[in-house]
Amino acid sequence: MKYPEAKVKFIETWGNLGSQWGVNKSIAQIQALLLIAPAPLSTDEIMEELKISRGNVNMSIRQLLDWGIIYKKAIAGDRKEYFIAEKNVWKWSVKIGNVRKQRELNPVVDLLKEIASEKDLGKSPEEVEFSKQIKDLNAFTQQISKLADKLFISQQGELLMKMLKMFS
Amino acid sequence: MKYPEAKVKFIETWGNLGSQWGVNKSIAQIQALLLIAPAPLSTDEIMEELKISRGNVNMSIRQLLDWGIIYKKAIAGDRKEYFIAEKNVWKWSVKIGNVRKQRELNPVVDLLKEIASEKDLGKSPEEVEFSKQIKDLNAFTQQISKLADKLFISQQGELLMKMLKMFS
DNA sequence: ATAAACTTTCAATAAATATTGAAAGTTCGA
DNA sequence: TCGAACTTTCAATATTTATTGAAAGTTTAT
Repeated sequence: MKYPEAKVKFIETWGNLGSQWGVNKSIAQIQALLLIAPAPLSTDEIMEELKISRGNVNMSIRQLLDWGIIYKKAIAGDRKEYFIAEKNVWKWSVKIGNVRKQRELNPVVDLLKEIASEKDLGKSPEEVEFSKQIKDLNAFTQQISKLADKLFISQQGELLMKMLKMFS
Repeated sequence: MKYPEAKVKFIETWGNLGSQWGVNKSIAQIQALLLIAPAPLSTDEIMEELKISRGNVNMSIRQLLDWGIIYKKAIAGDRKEYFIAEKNVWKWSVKIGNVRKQRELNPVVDLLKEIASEKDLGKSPEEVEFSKQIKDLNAFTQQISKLADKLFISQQGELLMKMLKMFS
């Protein structure tokens, strides 16, 4: 597979992966494009390369900036804004992980915690089973949540490395 | 929070979580409903409870059966099909994890592997950077993939437990 | 063999989500 | 202060994804 084909396939595949995991395709593709770019890219260059509109690029870029996985990069003598990707895989993964955990997992964790601590639940079969399942889920999500936080704190994936060695 | 409210909130929240992670809301809600049900439910009961159509329930149920996270359960003297959820949190998590890893992550892992092993890449800045990033990503995804497989093989989350203890 | 009970299918429709593009807003050099 | 260069906004539109519901298919008891 030659470079132009490989590049297109990579960007496409990355976009698809995003879609399947709830990340807008344009956003995922822009990250992919910036990841493999050897130099900062402007909005116009991104529009041109991915064949998407200015509005789309602008909004997607803002999202990626919010997540902290791309940066603005000024180029001397040019009024345009340029962008570069965070290239350290571990760093941007952790950032995405953190954002998604906070926005999407935490509400579930919070609800489970609240229900699990509820004393008001009665003794009907429905309520007994409900209570039991919520408690299980609560225990489970707490564990996952704790482990995720620890993983996210460790830098460069050292914790992941340790785990892999430990359990190989 | 009383049972009826807690139940509705749980099902809603679970549906939302699904949506955000690429799982159809109806599918997620049916799993939630079956998880907390003390007895098997029929298609009609699910339709009634979640206010969704027969077609939707049928297709969603099939998906959940495919994933292996719910089961059919015959009830003596009744021609209807009834369904129960796999109630062991770890078991169904692993099953979902496996299915999604295979269907969604593996294609990416495969593409990265293929590109990373490509000898055809030239020496232009574009191709050098591309090559470098793909290699990084490839190494990273391989590690994640291996760890996931190990996690998925261990039963009842014993590996997760060990990890938590080890790094707390 | 029939018909009632039940399940599956899938074209049509609805709902959710993403994208566009042009107008409004901003910045900055002359 | 003007206007060109650039960025942002957002209503309109397009696309994707989910849902419906009625017809077709299947199973089972008699």
